[in-house]
Amino acid sequence: MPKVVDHDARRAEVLDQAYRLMADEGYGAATMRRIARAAGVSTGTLYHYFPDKPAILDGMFERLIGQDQARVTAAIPEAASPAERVRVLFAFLRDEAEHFRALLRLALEVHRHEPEEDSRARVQEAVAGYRAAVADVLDLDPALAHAAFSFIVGGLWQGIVDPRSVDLDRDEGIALGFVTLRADRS
Amino acid sequence: MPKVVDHDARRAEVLDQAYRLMADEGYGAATMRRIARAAGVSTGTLYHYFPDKPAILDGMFERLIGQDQARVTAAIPEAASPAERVRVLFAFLRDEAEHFRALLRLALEVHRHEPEEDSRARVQEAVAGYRAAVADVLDLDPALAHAAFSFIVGGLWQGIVDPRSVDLDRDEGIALGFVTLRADRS
Amino acid sequence: MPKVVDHDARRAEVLDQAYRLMADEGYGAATMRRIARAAGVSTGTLYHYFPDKPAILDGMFERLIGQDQARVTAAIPEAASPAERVRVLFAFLRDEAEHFRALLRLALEVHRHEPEEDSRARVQEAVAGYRAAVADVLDLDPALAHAAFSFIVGGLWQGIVDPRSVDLDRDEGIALGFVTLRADRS
Amino acid sequence: MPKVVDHDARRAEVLDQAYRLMADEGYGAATMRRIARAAGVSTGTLYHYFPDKPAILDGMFERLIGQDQARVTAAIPEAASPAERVRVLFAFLRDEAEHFRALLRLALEVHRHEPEEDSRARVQEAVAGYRAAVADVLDLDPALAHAAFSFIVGGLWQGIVDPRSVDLDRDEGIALGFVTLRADRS
DNA sequence: TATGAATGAGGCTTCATTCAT
DNA sequence: AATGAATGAAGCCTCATTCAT
Repeated sequence: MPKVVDHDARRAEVLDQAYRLMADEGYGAATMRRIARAAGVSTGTLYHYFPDKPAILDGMFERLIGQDQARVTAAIPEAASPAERVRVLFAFLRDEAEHFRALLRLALEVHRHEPEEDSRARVQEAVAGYRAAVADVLDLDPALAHAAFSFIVGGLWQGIVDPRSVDLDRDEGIALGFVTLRADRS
Repeated sequence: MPKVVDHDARRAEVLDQAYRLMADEGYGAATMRRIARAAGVSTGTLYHYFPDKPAILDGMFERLIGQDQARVTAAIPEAASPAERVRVLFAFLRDEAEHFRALLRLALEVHRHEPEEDSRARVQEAVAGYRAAVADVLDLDPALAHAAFSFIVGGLWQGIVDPRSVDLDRDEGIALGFVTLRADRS
Repeated sequence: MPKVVDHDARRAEVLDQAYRLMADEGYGAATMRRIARAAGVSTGTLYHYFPDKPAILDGMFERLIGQDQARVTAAIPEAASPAERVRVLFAFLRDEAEHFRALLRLALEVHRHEPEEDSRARVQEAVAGYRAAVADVLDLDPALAHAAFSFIVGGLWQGIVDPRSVDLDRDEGIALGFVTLRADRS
Repeated sequence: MPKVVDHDARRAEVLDQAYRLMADEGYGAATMRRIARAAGVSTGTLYHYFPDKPAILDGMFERLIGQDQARVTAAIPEAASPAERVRVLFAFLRDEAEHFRALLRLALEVHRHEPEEDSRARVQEAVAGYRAAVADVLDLDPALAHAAFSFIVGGLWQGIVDPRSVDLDRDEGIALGFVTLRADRS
């Protein structure tokens, strides 16, 4: 028997450290050497767990999405008024803003560095998943879900490049206004 | 002073080629050698015009913004109904979608590769400028301008990472709906 | 002692697979991992059988020679006319050309990768053995055996680097001519 | 103007050092770093002169062949008796044995490491060139040239793997015998 | 004995940047 | 001002070998 290690745990540690590096300093800064060092293994060992660097990016995304899906689902209240739903969504955004900003950036990096169609498809699915979660929380049809998701993503983006413009309370108010308007109209 | 003209023309050529490369293939793929070759100068000459690579990114951004501001202003009609204003905005977005997607990505790259506070401030100003233009076109107050700009940016972002989800007609319809609602309400 | 049988069988399997890999793709391409996988053992196990990679090359060569000596001997006819002897030799060369080309190359690899005097001596003995076999088949004295062996080896080498120049029928004719000449002269 | 260097001279120096390393220690030992160090340049500079490692091998071969062709031609006497021609050839072999042994090995390495058809074709041409030179010196028809070349190559090979078997005087005697025989027969 | 995870030096190559001309 | 040769650190990856189990 070889050295006993929890293969999955080590793999996860690598992916987590890769995420930390990429989120903090970008895809370019997350070199194989730095990922290895951060995960406490040698570069050679990295290749024991992943065939190449894209595979790490890929695995990282898969892991992130899986984790988020669980969290998002858990955060959805059983049943609630439209106003409460907006509140829940923004509470979540407030907590996870930095994480989602990192995700937003990383999704773009995948498009730069992942020629594989599979990886891009995974990102598309992930985006669709988050969008569906928003639709679910806010009880929106697909067209409005896309719009609402745009609103959120654009807010996150502005938070990166123009932080002083961010005001989640204001955004929540606007969202509430629209939801209320829709409710009134019907 | 013919030298100065020459100098500026060369500088502009470098920045244009840098934009072309970075927009098409990303900051990382736009190596100094490729930029130099594309601009028809030697690598050494590049360093006469820009102290380092981030400075090119920086200069490029500045140039782009200057050009866009003129174009955006020109595209704004003198006076129009709310519905017409939405139509004008989306016509512009349809024409320039790829350009704005590139800008969206490049703005993030500035944050990665430009440690200088000046450069980040320039991006912030640029974002504020585009936001103001949107506010101007749609006749919105600052809070709603931020929301509308988020909506646009988020749509562009989704266009990069999930192209199949894009539908500008649908988005225009939604925007029109909101504008109309606001008009009705008052 | 079933263990011993097992041990030898595994060892033989490793050497056979090593030969297959090295003959097909060269010493460099035959990595320890590939040899292990081909032989159906783990890399760790490989090191129970051989102290290092050169030792595999060495063992492989020893095994090949043992096998060949038997085959060569078997192929020698009891007694025959000079012309028949040439025919037998070339029939053998035709069948085994690829094998001997591999051997020719591998003998050089031993010189590159085996610092041990023993191994080089083994190659020398092997070469001497093949030369003696040729002498035996053709009934030549040592000096002419060396020449005849050179002729064969050189033909194999040309077959590797300049395949279009190969023509074993032509070579057989030349060999036949020399043998006949010698017979006539005496 | 850039730093003034004799581009061709530097290129030649790199190729010469590459040859020295490969001849002494084999293709595998001739790493880009070692070649660079031996040639007195940095690894980066190596890539200024050659796009990749195969290009060095390729260039090296081209250079070697060119040099040899000149030397071989120069060594051919204007007109001579068959016996004198043999003597000239063996004098040349005696002087250059080590060089030709290295060439013999390197030609095989090219086949291992050069997937490009061009490179293999160059080796074929080189072999054909040396063969033609032998034919020229000894005044042989193509079929016998191939045989004579085999004889020489095989002798060089035996000189590598079984040095104690080498005896150029003996080989010269045999060659002389054959040449004389041919002359007598006609 | 057998396994395969782990190592880390080293392979080829690229790149921003410098500097002699 | 302009050139492009030169640098060397660092990128991704492979490999023979070791070692805990």
